[in-house]
Amino acid sequence: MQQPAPPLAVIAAALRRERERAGITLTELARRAGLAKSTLSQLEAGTGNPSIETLWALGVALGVPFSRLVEPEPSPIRVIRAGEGATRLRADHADFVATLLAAGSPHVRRDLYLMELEPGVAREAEAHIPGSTEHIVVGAGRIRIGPADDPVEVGPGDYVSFPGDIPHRYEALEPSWAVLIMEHR
Amino acid sequence: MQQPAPPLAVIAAALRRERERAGITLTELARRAGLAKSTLSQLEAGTGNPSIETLWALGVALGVPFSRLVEPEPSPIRVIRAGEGATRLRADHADFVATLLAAGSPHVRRDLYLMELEPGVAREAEAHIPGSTEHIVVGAGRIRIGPADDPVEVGPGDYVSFPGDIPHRYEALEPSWAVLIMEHR
DNA sequence: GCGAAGTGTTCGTCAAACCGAACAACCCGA
DNA sequence: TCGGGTTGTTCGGTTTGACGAACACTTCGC
Repeated sequence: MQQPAPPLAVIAAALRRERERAGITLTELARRAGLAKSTLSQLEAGTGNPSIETLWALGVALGVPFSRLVEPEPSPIRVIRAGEGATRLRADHADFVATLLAAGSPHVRRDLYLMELEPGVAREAEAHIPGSTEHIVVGAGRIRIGPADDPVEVGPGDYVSFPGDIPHRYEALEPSWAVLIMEHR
Repeated sequence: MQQPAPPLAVIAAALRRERERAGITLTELARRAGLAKSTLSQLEAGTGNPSIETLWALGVALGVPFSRLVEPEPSPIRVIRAGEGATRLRADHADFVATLLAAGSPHVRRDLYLMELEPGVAREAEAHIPGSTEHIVVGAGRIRIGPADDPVEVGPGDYVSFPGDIPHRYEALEPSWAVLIMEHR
């Protein structure tokens, strides 16, 4: 459930897509990347299973980050009005609502939440996914936030980030909302 | 200047790191991924140049997104008070200030800005890096925003996202601020 | 109309990634 | 102490990805 798409087809598509975006020919790209054009031809055809070095060379030659070549297509445009939002997380033991604004696509490990908190009991978050990072920008209110043993107090416009893989807490001191960027890795 | 690190060493490190994080043995990982443990051993040793399918299988077996295996390490904790912030972008032709909160590391293509706008002339942004996406959550005020030919008007708590590689504009209708997530690819 | 220069494709050959088994090093229980 | 069961390593053999040349095919220019 992590990487749904068969890689070969995706790479083939990405490769052709990027090359055409760059506006260069298969022959030229092969030359720049130091590959045989036959190799490249087969890759774009979906035949063949490139080595890392090969794909890397193509990424460099195309001037795009590597990951770009192993991921699907981008997205359109979207508006979510305050209070709308489909996916909502509600923590049972705290006055806490989080609205998912933009989920990370398969390999874009960055989820965007709108988080609303009411003063009351603090939200205790045990350490979750190792290596994740939380970014928070406060929209309104005041929130005491951060690692469980050493929280900071922030207000509108303030920004905090901290590792998500250690125990931490949110505690609203007054009705508040914030933007939460959950960055997995 | 796109992918600075030699891939083989990075992959070797990432592989071992992820495996240890998962708390499984080399043998077990090889079994789950359907690979020979000799192969895996060589990969973790930095010897050898895995094929995409091989690396993919490892990503699946480890339960981590593919990109995770071709990228370096993460980060610590940080607080930026409203008004602070080192790197500031000022657009000459608009009342517009953007503060960089969190820059994307080499392969984390996602920059986090705090954007402050004063009503006045609109900020016209020509299409920039192809494939980039902009996410905006309004903190306060009202902003007319989006593709140049079809903008939307948003207020506190509202979320908008749109492709950054088409011409677009920001226009504050009153003093406003917003969180801007610039997502390159 | 015909050669020249470009496109991307399909062939044999070779190097190398992958495999399976045999290997040394370690831990733990009898 | 001596096994059996781990760990991860190193060794030949086979599969296969990458190469380079020859291949059709289109688009020029003389």
